[in-house]
Amino acid sequence: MPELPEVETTRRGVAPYCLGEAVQALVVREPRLRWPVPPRLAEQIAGQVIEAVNRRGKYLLFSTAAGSLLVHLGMSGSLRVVDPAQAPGKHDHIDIRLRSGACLRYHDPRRFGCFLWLEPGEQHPLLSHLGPEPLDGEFGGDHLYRLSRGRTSAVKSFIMDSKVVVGVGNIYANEVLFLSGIHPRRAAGRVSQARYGVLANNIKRVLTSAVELGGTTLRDFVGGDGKPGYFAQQLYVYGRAGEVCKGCGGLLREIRLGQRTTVFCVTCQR
DNA sequence: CGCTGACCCTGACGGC
DNA sequence: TGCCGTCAGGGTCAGC
Repeated sequence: MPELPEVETTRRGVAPYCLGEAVQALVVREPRLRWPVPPRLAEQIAGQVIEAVNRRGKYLLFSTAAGSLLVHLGMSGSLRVVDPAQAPGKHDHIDIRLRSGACLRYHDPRRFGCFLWLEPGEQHPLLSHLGPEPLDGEFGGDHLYRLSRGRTSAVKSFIMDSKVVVGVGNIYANEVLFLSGIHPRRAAGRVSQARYGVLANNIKRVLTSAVELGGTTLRDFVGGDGKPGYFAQQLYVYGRAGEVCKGCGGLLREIRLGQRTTVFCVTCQR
């Protein structure tokens, strides 16, 4: 269920259990993820001390002296701390067992996630073409404006492209375009510099508050049901097609854009 | 290079 | 109750 806030919340939730801890064993019950779990992954990581848990876009990186574990939660993945004595349930594909006795359990019904291994210093192709982090200083309206010149695809697809900026998933793409008053189907190359400034600020604002919300709601990271934090927050358009626009009182419309459900207000977004 | 659509997989839900 | 189509918050990849 991860958009960037979930992934960041996962990182913050599991890091205290991992940092400085040695991996006792990696137990792979189901290797058929987005890409097969490398056959040697378990032996590569066994015995290694996790020195850092970082996030790049929606990827998590567990760094050790021997290399890094690269994890993506896909569409339906989650990673949480469990008691290793607890029997794995359906779709509990992988356990990262730590010497401390803690266990990180990876659950992913749709198996769109991945567990991969990076040698020290190796730049993985999955990471090498990623755009800036939306919450970093280098990301802003100017970046979006520059990259978008001449582009004819919809601005919504543009901001969801991880080569442009990472971490803007479907829910937040809908939300930030509404907040910015931009029609999702407008050609990316035909959005002004000023409006990209507004859009970039909204991306930062919404993702920041969602990370804080996620951190609050997922405080019971150990064991809890992990209800996504942003469900608690007010959504302006996502999941509200046919309902009343909070800006003008008109009805929100739904279209499909790049196979993704898109909700917007024809009056407030141009 | 940029854009579009197919595809990866399981589960939930609505209509009949 | 069951069957069928559609949809779901991720991303890659081939083909034009």
